[in-house]
Amino acid sequence: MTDQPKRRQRRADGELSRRRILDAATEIAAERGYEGTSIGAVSAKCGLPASSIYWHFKDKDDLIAAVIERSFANWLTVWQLPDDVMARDRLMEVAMGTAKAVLDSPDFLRLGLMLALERRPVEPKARAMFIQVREQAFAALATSIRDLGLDLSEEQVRHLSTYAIAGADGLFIAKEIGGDTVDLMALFALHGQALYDTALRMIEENNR
Amino acid sequence: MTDQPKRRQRRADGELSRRRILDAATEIAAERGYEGTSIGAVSAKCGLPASSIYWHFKDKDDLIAAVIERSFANWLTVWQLPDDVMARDRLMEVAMGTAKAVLDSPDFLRLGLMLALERRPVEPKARAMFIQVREQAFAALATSIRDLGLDLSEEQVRHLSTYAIAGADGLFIAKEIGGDTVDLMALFALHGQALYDTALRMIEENNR
Amino acid sequence: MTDQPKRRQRRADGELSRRRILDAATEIAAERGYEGTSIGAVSAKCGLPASSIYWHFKDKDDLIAAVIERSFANWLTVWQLPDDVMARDRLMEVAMGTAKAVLDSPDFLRLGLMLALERRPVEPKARAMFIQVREQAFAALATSIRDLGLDLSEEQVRHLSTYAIAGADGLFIAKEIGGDTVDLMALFALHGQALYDTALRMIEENNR
Amino acid sequence: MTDQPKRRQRRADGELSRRRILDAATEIAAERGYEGTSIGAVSAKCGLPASSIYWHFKDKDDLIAAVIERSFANWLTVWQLPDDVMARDRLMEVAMGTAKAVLDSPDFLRLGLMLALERRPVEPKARAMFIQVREQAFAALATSIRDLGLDLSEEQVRHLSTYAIAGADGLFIAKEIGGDTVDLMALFALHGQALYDTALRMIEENNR
DNA sequence: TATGAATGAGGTTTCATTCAT
DNA sequence: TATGAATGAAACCTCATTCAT
Repeated sequence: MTDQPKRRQRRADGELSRRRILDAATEIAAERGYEGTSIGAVSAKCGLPASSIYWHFKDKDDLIAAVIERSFANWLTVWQLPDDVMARDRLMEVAMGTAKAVLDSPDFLRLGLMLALERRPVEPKARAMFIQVREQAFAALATSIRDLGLDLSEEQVRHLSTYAIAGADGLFIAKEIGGDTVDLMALFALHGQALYDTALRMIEENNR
Repeated sequence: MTDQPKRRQRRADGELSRRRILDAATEIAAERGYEGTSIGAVSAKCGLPASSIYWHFKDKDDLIAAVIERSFANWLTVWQLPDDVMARDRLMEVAMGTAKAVLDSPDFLRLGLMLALERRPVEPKARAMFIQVREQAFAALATSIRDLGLDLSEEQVRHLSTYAIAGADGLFIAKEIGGDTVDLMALFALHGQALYDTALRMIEENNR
Repeated sequence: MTDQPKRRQRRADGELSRRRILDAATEIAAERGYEGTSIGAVSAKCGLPASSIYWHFKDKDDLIAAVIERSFANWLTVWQLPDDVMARDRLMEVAMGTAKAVLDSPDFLRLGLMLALERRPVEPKARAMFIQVREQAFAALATSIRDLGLDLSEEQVRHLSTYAIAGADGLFIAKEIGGDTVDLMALFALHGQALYDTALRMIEENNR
Repeated sequence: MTDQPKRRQRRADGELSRRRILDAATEIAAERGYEGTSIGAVSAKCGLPASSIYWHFKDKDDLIAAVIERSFANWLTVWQLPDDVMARDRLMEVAMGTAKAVLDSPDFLRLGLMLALERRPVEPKARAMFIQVREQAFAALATSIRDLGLDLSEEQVRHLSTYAIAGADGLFIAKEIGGDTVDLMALFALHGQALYDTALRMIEENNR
């Protein structure tokens, strides 16, 4: 709301409290999902009374949407798409960059995917928020693929992007389940190759 | 649906009640996840009082673990690995068979993945159950890949299996989020190709 | 009900089941009191289903009354009043016999006193049962005191008996709380002496 | 009843609510014991919703421990040990003072003894609290006895104190069971005498 | 002589949220 | 810029008991 103007530090710092709440909520939500995150637990973890949480956030849904939002922003600073290498290397770089981002700050993806999988009659704002930021990522990726200059149709770009993201999601999950037995870097490298092979195959098809 | 010799029946039929409870719980859990599945809601949906649910299941965890177990068994009847075609066709058949299974009875995967993503300090029995049946599926897939006769190392088999499953998970999620805008069959076909390309690449590497 | 006729042993022995239930109920009730003793817990401890408990006992109240009854009977076999020693020794023997009984099978007293202390609007049958058997013990003790031939008035006999029992109850509680730090035998000896002194004082007063 | 300076007041008065809850809980717990005291019943009696009780007390155990604590504090204001009379009179005064305290506010003792008699695998906080305050009373009594100047060994002081308290507990129970048929004052007088006789006997023994 | 299955009432506790200050 | 106190609804689960077999 107040895009951090310089005044701050006057009396019990509101900005700080907000951050403390978000930190606590992020941690708990990544552990237990949407329903599992109770205001009481957040209050206990951040040390502020429950009513103070309601001073900073309209309701639980609003809080968790904010968690997703901030979480994604953090994630983006890690996930950097390359912008000037050649086709094959580029897809590989995208893959490895994603691997790094997934390893570095997985909270965003974990919570987001949990939300995405639910099918509640009334969709929480938090889920909508995840879907929305995910679309941003999708668009960025599609652009990056289009820029490879490989002469793919729009549908092919869409397929490739979807498959790229699906692989990333799936490998993230594999890592979540398998823990240290899963070599995420190797698997993402494999995924990068597979994307390149797939792109080539698409072009071949186009030329046939 | 319910014939099953005639033994039992007459007087309150426990087997039937158990099934009714599981049906209701499956539906709700797939919609709202572990925490979102309240005994009250299950009771309302299946028509039996909450206390009766506790006659059949020790507690909520036990109930949801049973949901996973039965759900997986059903899913397995749809997911059939082929057993006598050639390498390339075979990987494609695995992929398409999985696509079909994912489209046909997605409850198992949806609930299972939600559980897998959570990181509760004490793991619910239901999550452990999912991890366990998933390992069964992994083993079956690895065997199937080994049987391709492609001369892959054990590590390569493991990588390929993991990647195969990751792709399936990811595409499932893509379908969950994208709905009708996602052509699951086409994407799984693409996944099948990618697996085949990857396998070839692995062999090439071995021979180099 | 069936004062153990010789037939028995026909099919799943009812007498045995009844005993198993009473054993379990005694143990639990001595641990947790009347309310704390749930049919479910008794069922779990004795291995018989809850409905079987209701075949043997009308309801929970009936079960616990039976526990008290049997418990008291057992206790009586340990608590033996002497019947042919001289005054001073006799009171001492009563005291020491009571000490032994209290140490040997304290379940009866523990559960009974718990019940006695409660003041429920509707008195459980079990409490009435305890009060009743306690009166039997009181009467026996009064008779024993009367037989000392000390020329005490009826009121004095009643006072002395009440005080004797009160001391026993109190020392039992002291032992319950203090455990091994309490030398019950020494304290009961002291109690025996005190009773004798008190009796002497009463006679003195009568003669003044 | 509630003046207590005027700080606080205005807006919902937490102190008052807490008191109302404790009053209700004390009454019910003294009637029905630990398990018999349901939060629902307390809520009904004090007029606050059950959830409000949980604002003031962590859980039921915490509530009942608080009941014991406050109950004992009240009891202490009635139970006053004398401090400047001669040996014989003094023991008598202690006894009669205790009789009065027992008659005046028996809730503390009733609930406490019920708790003391239970043997739950995990001891409720409330029971620990009773044991603890009881030790305070024991210490005060022992000091008082030591101050008689009777030259008793420490072990004798301990025995005498234990016996004094045991008698009080036992007579309290006799009164609970016997009601108006029991003349508590007379019996406590008798107990005072018995204590004095016992003390004399101990000294005699020391000198022999 | 039992017992599998069921059940309504009620148990303790947590929930998200509000509101006066 | 907070927060102590409250609250109705709902969470999970256990209760004593019944009944058909």
